Amino acid sequence: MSENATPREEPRPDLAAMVVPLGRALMAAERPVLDAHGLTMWGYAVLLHLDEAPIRTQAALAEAVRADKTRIIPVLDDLEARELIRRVPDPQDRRVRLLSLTAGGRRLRDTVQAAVRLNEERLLARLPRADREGFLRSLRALAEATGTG
Amino acid sequence: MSENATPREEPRPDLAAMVVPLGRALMAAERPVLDAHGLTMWGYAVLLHLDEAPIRTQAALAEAVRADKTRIIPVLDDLEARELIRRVPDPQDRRVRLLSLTAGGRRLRDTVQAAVRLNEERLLARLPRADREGFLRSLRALAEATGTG
DNA sequence: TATTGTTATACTCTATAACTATA
DNA sequence: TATAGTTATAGAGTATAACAATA
Repeated sequence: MSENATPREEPRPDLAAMVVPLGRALMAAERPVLDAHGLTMWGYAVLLHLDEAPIRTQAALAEAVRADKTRIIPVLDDLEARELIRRVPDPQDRRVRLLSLTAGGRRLRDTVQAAVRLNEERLLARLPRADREGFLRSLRALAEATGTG
Repeated sequence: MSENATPREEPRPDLAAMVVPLGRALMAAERPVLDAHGLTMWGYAVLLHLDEAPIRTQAALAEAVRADKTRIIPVLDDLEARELIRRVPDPQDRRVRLLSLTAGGRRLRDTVQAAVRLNEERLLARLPRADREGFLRSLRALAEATGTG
């Protein structure tokens, strides 16, 4: 109540104020890896996503990677030109493009992802062993809760 | 080695792929609160930061909130016009501007932060109690490790 | 001459709207 | 006419470079 009343308790910083810069740092850490393989973040996201499940339309892919449908077109153009993905008109409905990974695309994805993982593990290793799993579990839970998973 | 070799073990998603969207979701959740008080994210960041320690130059403040020095000028213009901050030339060196919170600024910051915290706590409540503390501890540790704290 | 803050400019990223081709 | 994909355009947001004031 007087001079030595705790000034403001210094509680935790806002969640967003911790998570957003951390995300930026993680992306920055990935950049050299991606650059080394001529991939943009969007290109990498596409490779990752095409692997998880074959996707039938570009619009669906765009939604899956949370991009505008117009935004991924140059990305797909590049990946296709480098023969990392295939983009062929569906014979059933020639408006839609069937998207799939080539063997080279899968190989590149695996290489890049392994390098990314290595970086991340190095970072996670700095966490107390006891916290690590709970941290990842929490991350997944929050992604779920916010509909970003 | 054959047909029933595990297809790909479905390991965890890349860290960045979880953290970045989560950050976006957290920011989106804050937006209505900020809007209700006519604050941009940068404005809020400035209010938060001026509170923590009085800052002597705009460049230092910009660096503290991880913004370009030219980027916060319109922000400061607005906050000053609304008498949420003071921006006076330092008599010792009239090139620099001394930045401080007004009483109104502090009041607004507290109000907004309380609302933000409430949202966040609601979200964190969805985590297993045991994980919650470790999650926050990990977040701080990673912020430290990546130099984003 | 160097530094703080400011303004003007250019650049990047993203979304909106208009267009083509299929159906 | 409606839809998938594409292209062209315009709008944010951001950084770079030039400028004014002060030291």
